[in-house]
Amino acid sequence: MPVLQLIYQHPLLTPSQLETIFEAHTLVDFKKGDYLLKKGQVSNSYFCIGEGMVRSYVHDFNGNDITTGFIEKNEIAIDVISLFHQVPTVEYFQALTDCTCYVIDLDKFQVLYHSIKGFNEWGRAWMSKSLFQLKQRTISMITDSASERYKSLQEQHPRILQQAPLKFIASYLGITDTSLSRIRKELTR
Amino acid sequence: MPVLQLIYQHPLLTPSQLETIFEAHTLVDFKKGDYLLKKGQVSNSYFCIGEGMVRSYVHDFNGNDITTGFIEKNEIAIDVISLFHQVPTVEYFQALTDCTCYVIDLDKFQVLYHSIKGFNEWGRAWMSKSLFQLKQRTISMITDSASERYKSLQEQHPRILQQAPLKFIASYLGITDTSLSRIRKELTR
DNA sequence: TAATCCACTTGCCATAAGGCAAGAAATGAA
DNA sequence: TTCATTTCTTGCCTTATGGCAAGTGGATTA
Repeated sequence: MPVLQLIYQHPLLTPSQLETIFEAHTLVDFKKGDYLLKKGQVSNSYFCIGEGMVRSYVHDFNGNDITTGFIEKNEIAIDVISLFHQVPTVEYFQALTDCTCYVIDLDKFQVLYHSIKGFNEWGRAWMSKSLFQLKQRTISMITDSASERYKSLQEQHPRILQQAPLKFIASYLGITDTSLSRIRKELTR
Repeated sequence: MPVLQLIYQHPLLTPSQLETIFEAHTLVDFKKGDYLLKKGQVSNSYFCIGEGMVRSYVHDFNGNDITTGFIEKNEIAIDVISLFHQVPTVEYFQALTDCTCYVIDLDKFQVLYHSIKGFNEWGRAWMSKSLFQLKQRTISMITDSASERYKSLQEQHPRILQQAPLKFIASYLGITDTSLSRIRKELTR
């Protein structure tokens, strides 16, 4: 499982512990459009994306989609609140392309989390990194223009621009698809 | 320490464990304007705010302050990345008022974190809650107008409006102080 | 092949928010 | 008290982005 090798990198994890962690995963396929998790459900699984891309989104009060994130290959797709607090989620997690996922059920995850110190540390590192990235995004929403945010996305996550339709990218950047279309036109001159 | 009673609420924590945790804190006072942590430093302490308010901020490329958060009484003030990964922070944490803080050094924190399962769980719950709140803020930046964001802050964190000058609140909301002044005028009619 | 559907573009105009600068009000210091 | 500094407000104009609606082009399906 080369994908899992990439995901679980932490100095405290020994090869035999990694083996135990790898074996806890089961393989699940999703077709484009399938939902890994839907609003109202209580999350019971932890997903690593092995192949493909997932989009997370919420509905705002007008019924519009707001894309909250794109989860790429070799990344983790979970709603931490729903999974760890066992409450209904407000987000949708939908396969943007056909996906292959490595999945661990919550019960099994908790056992690993409490029995393998390095896995616990890895989890804390993952969550703090997520927090940091989200903070960067929030700051970018304040300091950067829509055009600059688009360019950053283009540099840092080119695959998203290739795989996601414009309207999803636009709502992720906090603008309308109309505006993004104009920004793109402007940039290609 | 009534403040700590409020902060450390988790079903797995026994009274004697709580006692151990409480005793790990030392009391540190900060005067208005003092820094708990400055850009470039590696964080070595974990802070609970007992009295007062702290503001965290970054400088953007133009040298402008961007307020990233307000930390109130009974809340935790840390830079998770700098503290847990031992890297220099990019944020400033400054006392907005005179503050009384309960502090734990990183070494001692790590010992507690790994020896008390409930404390570990509490930490995960705290971090996932932070992640959720930050996501809510990001969504609000996309879906709500500046005026709506101001009203939400007013309802949910009235103390911030009382204690922080307008320019800090404005940059937290993602607008200029000029605009916030006009919004406030509009709302008081 | 025609009929849809979806993704994207474009034009026209509306609106929210910014930039700058002047001034008023409040706060703090000497 | 007086002076200085910071905080907040306001006017005038600019700019970024939105809203709506029409139109294009590609893909899918009947």
